[in-house]
Amino acid sequence: MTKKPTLHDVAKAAGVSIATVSNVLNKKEKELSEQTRRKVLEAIQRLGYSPNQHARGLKKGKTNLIGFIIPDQNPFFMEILKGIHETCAEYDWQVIVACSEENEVRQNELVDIFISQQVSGIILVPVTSTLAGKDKWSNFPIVLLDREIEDSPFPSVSATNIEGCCQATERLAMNGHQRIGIILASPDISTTVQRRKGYEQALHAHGLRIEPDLITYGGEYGGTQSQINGGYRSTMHLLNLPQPATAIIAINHLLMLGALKAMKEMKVRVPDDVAFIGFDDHPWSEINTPQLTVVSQPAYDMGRQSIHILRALDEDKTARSIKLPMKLIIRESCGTATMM
Amino acid sequence: MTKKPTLHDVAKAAGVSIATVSNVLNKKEKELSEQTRRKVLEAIQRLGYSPNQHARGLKKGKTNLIGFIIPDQNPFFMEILKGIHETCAEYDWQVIVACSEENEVRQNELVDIFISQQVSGIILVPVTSTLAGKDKWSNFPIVLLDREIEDSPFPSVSATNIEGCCQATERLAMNGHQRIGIILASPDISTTVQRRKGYEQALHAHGLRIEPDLITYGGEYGGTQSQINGGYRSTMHLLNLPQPATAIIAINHLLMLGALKAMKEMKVRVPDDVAFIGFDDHPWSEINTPQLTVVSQPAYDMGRQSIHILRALDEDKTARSIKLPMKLIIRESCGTATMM
DNA sequence: TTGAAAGCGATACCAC
DNA sequence: GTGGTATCGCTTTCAA
Repeated sequence: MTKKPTLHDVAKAAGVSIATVSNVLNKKEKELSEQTRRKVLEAIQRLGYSPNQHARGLKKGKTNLIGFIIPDQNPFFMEILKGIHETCAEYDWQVIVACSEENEVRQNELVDIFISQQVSGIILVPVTSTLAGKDKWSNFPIVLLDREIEDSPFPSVSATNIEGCCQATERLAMNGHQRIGIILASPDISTTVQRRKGYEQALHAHGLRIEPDLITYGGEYGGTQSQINGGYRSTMHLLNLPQPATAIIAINHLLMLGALKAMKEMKVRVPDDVAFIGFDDHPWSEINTPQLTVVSQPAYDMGRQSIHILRALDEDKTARSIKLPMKLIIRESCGTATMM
Repeated sequence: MTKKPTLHDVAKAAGVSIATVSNVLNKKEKELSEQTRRKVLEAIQRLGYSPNQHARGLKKGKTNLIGFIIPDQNPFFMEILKGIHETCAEYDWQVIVACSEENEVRQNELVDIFISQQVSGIILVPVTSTLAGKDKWSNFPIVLLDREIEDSPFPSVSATNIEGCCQATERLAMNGHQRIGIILASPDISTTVQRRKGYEQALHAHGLRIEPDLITYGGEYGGTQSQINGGYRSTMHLLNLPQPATAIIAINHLLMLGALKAMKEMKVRVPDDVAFIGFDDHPWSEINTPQLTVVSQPAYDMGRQSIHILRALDEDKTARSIKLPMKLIIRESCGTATMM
């Protein structure tokens, strides 16, 4: 591998100046003669030239890189990543992925690192409901994904959490359950707060009391494994109550994993002994026995939309937050409506 | 957000030259007086300075970025990504992830893009057994992950595919099965070839004939969804044979998903009607009924090792390929050994 | 030990 | 239309 050709090499090969080559590369169509254009393009082709992104980045203060900060290895985020990837491919953008493991300090570090690398934008799934650096970063193109923060200067892409969780809870209530337990994630993130709200709304609508014992937190700011464990422990708690829960909702995929593990170990039959609704659809949902009723999030679209917002921000347009609909996918695990 | 401080600003603030600041930033400890060092560090702190990676990259022809090219959204690769991330964090490297969706043209494009972005190295899961660009790229730090290629100038990190699959097949044979079907991925990748070899070795060792009908290919170069579908179709084929398979091995996680779906639809009982062994362990393996026997790959370690190799390459050391052990995790789905 | 100055490769302004 | 050229922020000899 000899040295990579530069603008100079191309210019020499084509018998023009570097400025002209640069123009061919960047200018919109009609500003140069078809002849030089062709000459330059041919030279580029022949030398196998491709622009040095660092030089370009240095000059323009921007790159074709965007940063994506996820809190854990939840497949939900992987699905989002897919949407991000495919949308970026349309614009020749690349994605740097980093994982905060639900650690706020690490998260803030990552944002700083990304900014110092001059990525053109950041997609952030914040680990708390506040963002210490929000003022420092407020002029940088950041879009919040999945979770929102207080007094945010940043647009967000999220799902209809309240409605989604409300629907799930109602379904269980309609099936005759009076003791519906819920396994929430970290108390301090917006999705937890909103899903809890949906849950309480539904209970209220069905004349059921809100029992603190039935509301558990399985997310403990600890990342992937800790959430699975949290889902497990919460389920154990709910099933060992003096009056155990007869239905359980786990509000994310990782918590659901832990919950299913616990129920399996306890040998409770789903939905006969305990009805269950999870979150985030996945091929496993249909394979599992019983098939899992889940609240499905529009992950792929959330990924796409965040890139669109980033592009708008990039072009100095203002961008508004958007909320995408969740969908309750009814399968076997929630049981069937009892006739009353 | 006012303009980011530069070396100049720091130098002025500390009352030294920019070269000195640069030295503080890069030189190993003892080459400058403790006093200037402290002064400079203090100024950096105070201004919140962080170096511009583009300028640095332009100058050094290198970055703290590495590229990771995966073929699909198999959770196996996500686990590897985790190993990569955590190892990179130790060296302040960042990871650009891209997905080829098993498309060779796209893959080669991605390598070129990464090289033109001057990443310091690439971790590639190749989609075929050859690499068209291997000569063009041979001086670039590339490590092949999971899959190997022919006449490779690149070191690789892979698993003991032959042994792993052989063990799985033997287990099934020991359990009395004579018609063991296998669902392979793309015929053209090394893991498929090697796992098939392990399968045939085991059959041979147990005096069983190799039946073309029982050897199916569920991977069709089509990416994530197409592999799930492939696993499904292959299973349908194996179960609808005049003499159906009594045991099935699916050699990756996605194929396994499809296989389980098919078996569920066909209402075959596992392991009573059909014994089953999958690949790549995952929390779901234990949750599933029956619990899944799988060949588990050292994904996390594979991720770590590939970074170590990249670092060795980066320092011009030569690096050797390594092979990490697979492990058969026996659970319920393969049935128990029959006493004969 | 510290500093001046020469680029790294591309962009964009401004002459021609 | 095309071509000089200053410039982006940093690293790295080489002198002082």
